[in-house]
Amino acid sequence: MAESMTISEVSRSFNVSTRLLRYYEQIGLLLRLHKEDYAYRVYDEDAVRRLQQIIILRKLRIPLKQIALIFKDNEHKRMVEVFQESIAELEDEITALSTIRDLLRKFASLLNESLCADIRFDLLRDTDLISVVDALSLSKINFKEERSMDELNKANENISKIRDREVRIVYLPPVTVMASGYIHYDPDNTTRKLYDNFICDTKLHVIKPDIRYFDYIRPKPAKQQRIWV
Amino acid sequence: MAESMTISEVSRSFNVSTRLLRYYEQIGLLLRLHKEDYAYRVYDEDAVRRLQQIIILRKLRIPLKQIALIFKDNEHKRMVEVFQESIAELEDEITALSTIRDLLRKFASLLNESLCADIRFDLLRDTDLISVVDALSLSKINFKEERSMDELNKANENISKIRDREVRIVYLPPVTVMASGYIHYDPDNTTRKLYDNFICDTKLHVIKPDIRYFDYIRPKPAKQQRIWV
DNA sequence: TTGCTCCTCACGTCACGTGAGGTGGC
DNA sequence: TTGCTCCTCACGTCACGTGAGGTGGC
Repeated sequence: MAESMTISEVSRSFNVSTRLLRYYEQIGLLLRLHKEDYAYRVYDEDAVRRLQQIIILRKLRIPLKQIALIFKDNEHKRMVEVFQESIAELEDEITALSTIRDLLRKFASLLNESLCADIRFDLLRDTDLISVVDALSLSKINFKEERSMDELNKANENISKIRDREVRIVYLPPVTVMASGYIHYDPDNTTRKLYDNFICDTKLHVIKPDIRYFDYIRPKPAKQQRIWV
Repeated sequence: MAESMTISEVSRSFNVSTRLLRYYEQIGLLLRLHKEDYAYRVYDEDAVRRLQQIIILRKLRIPLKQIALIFKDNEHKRMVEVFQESIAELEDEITALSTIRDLLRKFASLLNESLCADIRFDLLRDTDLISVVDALSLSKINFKEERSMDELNKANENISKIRDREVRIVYLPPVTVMASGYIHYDPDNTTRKLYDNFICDTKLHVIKPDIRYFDYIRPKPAKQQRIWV
C-alpha cells in the first residue's frame, strides 16, 4: 500500500522538472526517504502530498520562504497571515501595473497621433507625462517601503490631470456580472417589470442581498439594457 | 555651456546608484566621454539626457533589452511596438494577479470560517478549489506560451462554479467614471431630465461619443442614481 | 554489454545591491 | 599627507533551466 515513487515518476505525474524536485529538497522544503546504499531518490506518500501542497501554493505565487514558514510552525494563523500579506501585495501590484498600463497607452496614442515628425524622444520630455512617471518607483517590488503607495496615488492624481476631458481614473476590481439588452418604445416600464419579476421569481435579492441593479439607456436607437451586479 | 558631470553628481541628481550607471555602461546602454589619462567617468549633456530617458522607460517597466532596441534602430515604429507588447503583457499579468488574489481571498475566508478544526492542509485538498488552482501556470511570466491565457480563462470559469450563487467573474479594467445620486418619488422622469439637460448643455455626447449612460435604482429607499462612463 | 535513469556540480537568468580591496585627485 | 572620490572585480539575489560529465541498475 505504501507506494514509493522514483523522481521521474513524480516529475511526470506533477508535470514538474526533476531539477525542481532536487531544488526543493536542497532548500529543505521537500524530504525524501534515505535508503541505505541506494543513491537514488525515493518519495513516499507523505512527500508526494507535501509536493502537491507546495505546487498549489507556488501557483498562488507564494514565495518559497513563505511556504517554508507555513510548514515550519504549522499554525492555522500563520497560513492566514501569509495569505493576507500576499493579497495586500497583489493589490498594490495590480494598482501599479494598471497605472503603468494607462501611461503606456497614453504614450502609444500620442505616438500614433503624431506620425509626421520625429517626436519620439520629445515625448520623453513632455512635462505633463513626465511628472506622472516621476511619481513611479524605479525598484519593482519595494512595496515594503511605505512610500510606494503614496507615490502611486500621486501618480494616479497626476494622470487624471493630463486630459481635461477625463474626470477620474479609478481601478475597478473583478466583479460578478450578469447583463442583458432589450429594445422597446417604452423601455423603462416594460423591461423593468420583466426584470423585477425575474428577481422576485428567483429570489435573487434574498440569495444575494448586496446585489446592485443598473439600467443603461442608449436613447438614439431606442435600446435599453439593464445590468445587475 | 557644455557642462560635464561626475558620476556622483549624476547619481545624486537622478537619485540612482553609481552601480546602476556603471551597469548601464557595461551593457552598452549609456555612453561616457573618454578623456585620455583620466580613469574617472565623465558624463556630457547627451549622456545625461539619455539616462533620463532610460529611467523613464524603466519606470514603465520596459526591460533593458527592449530599451536597447528602441535606441538601436531608433524608429518611431519600434517604440510603439515595444509599448504595445508591454501593454499586452501587463493586461495578462493584471488578469493573472486578479485571479490569484480572488483565489487567495477565497482560501483566507474559508480558513477564517473554520477556526475550530485543523483544516489547514485539508484546504489544500478541497477538490473545487484545487481544480481552479490547477488551471494556473507554475511559471510566472511565460505568457509567450499561448496556453497561459486559455488556462486563466479556464481558471476563471472554474472559479465561477465554486459558489452557485455567483454568476460570473470577469475582469473590469480601469475606466473614467462620473456618478451622482438623487432621491425622488418619481426618479425616472425627474432625474433623467436633469441629466439629459446636463449632457446637452455640456455637449458631453459630442466631446465623448463613446459615453455610456447607466442608471441604477434602489427601489426600497426610493433612491435613484445614474452613472455614466 | 547496452541503454536508460539517475546522480552531482555549476553556470546562466535579470537588474542591479553590497561589499572588498585598491588607486587617483584636490 | 589626509580624506574623499572613484575604480574594478566579484558574490548574492530568486527559482529554477540547461547542460556537462559521470555512475548505478535492469
